[in-house]
Amino acid sequence: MSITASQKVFSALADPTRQQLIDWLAEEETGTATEFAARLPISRQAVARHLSELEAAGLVRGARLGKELRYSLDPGPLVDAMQWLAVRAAQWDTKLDALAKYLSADDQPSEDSDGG
Amino acid sequence: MSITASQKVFSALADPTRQQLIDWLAEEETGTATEFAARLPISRQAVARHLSELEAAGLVRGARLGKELRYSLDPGPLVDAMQWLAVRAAQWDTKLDALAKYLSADDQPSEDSDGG
DNA sequence: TTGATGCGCAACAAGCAAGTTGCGTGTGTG
DNA sequence: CACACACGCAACTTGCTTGTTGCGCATCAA
Repeated sequence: MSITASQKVFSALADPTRQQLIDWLAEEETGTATEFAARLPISRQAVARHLSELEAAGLVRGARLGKELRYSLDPGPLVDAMQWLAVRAAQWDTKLDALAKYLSADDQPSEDSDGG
Repeated sequence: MSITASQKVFSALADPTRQQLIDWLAEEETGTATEFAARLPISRQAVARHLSELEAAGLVRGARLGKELRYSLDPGPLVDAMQWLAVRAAQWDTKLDALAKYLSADDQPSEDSDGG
């Protein structure tokens, strides 16, 4: 089928652990598999695999610093995914105007806004 | 873990068949499982299950018309997902400005922009 | 060199997701 | 009623995903 490359991004974003990693990387700039594993209920290897998958989706990049492999976020694919969503939602253009304003605003809320 | 409700949306968007369904629904307003199955290489039941999952994620809604169950797109969760992405990407604010302009523009391209 | 730390690879088990087929039910038509 | 069409439920198979553990290699410090 292979409709878009954004499928890989959505797939990477579909996992709660990977969402948490993205969150942490968005807040703290960098991190390693060992560091994140210390705050998660899963093993270092599991975290490392998640980070590899995020890297395969282009969402993060790993850089060697000595014996460490520090990951940092790459916002590019996030924006690509937003555009994918924007194209589909544009045909209804319901709250799109609100989001456009949100993105144009200078002070954005630091927490996401879905009510649960 | 349960970080956000957007996880359900991303999970729904992670499947190529469901992406295709979203595409068709974005272009053609409504459709049924039987109609979509005719253009897909999978069975009607498989399509029906995909539509159910999209409905569970809030992305589509089904309405009974006689013996048909016609689905239509609900852009709300799409916008929610975009905001989830926006919050994370905002800390880099790389191409965010470009996207904000894109969303503010009156004539949007009718096709998505990932190179494939 | 020795020891400690961090990463990588591989094998394995368990759960979920996507697809299939079969059959039953409801709805519209003649 | 008889027939056709669309949907719904259930059982089953298959493959990927997530997690585990064990072991080996690379790097930094003493």
